[in-house]
Amino acid sequence: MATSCKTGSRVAMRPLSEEALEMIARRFALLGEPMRLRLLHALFDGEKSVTALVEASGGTQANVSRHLQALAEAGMLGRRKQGLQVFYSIADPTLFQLCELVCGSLEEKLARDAKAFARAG
Amino acid sequence: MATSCKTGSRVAMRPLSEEALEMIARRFALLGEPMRLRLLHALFDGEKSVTALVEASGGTQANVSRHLQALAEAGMLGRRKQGLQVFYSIADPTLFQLCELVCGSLEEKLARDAKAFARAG
DNA sequence: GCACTATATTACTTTTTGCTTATATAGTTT
DNA sequence: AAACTATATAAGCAAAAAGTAATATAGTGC
Repeated sequence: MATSCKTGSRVAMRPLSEEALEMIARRFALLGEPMRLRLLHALFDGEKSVTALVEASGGTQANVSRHLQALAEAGMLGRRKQGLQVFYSIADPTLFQLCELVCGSLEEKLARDAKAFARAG
Repeated sequence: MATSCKTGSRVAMRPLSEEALEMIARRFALLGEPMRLRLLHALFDGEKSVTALVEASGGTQANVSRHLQALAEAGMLGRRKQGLQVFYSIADPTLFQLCELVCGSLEEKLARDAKAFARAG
């Protein structure tokens, strides 16, 4: 486990090359689409076949397949072929932490907004 | 601090409404653009005026302003107006952790890829 | 080899989104 | 109030990305 949870930021200081920046952005962008997030969420409780993911997400086969491919290419998902079926699974454990983090900060923001609304109204 | 770094996922289990999903996606999407990431990175060492950020990022004034607004609206940045100038600053401390996480897992992936390349070559 | 199933790929359309140019607002100074 | 500065906003264009429909590939069983 190389990635720590400490806030002592290496990233904050580093000058970050343009290339690095684009790679990081690409990673975040992959998580920035509801459909892909839905697929990841469906995979959070274990590996699933494409068909299963199509059902779980409500998307079309072609679309789901493409999204899965993108996520796998980025190293976020693992791919296991068994007979006719292909099973995808979470390959990057930091995905859990990432989702936790944004969910947490989102909830905080919503709570703040609600409080502000109460004060204002 | 409500957000923990533990992997014991609340998110993984939760059924996540469509609304929640879109909010989370929006959050990730905001981080998924090189320019916005550049702005955030420039803010990692403290608050800066719009003009300073324009210089630091190399973008146009209008564009930078719009991005800053988007980030502030999402609660990621704080806004302080002082005379003619407006100072933006990181308002959401989880941003540091988020960047650490993706940088870390990105580095790991790159290392893996490099190793695989070495084996293959 | 043929029919069948699961997944991938291609070509195309539609939406989004980022960027630019020009203009507006707000605050300062004289 | 007029001139000036810093930031915000608006309109339009261009590029990227998501979705769809149709087709291709690959593995299975007869």
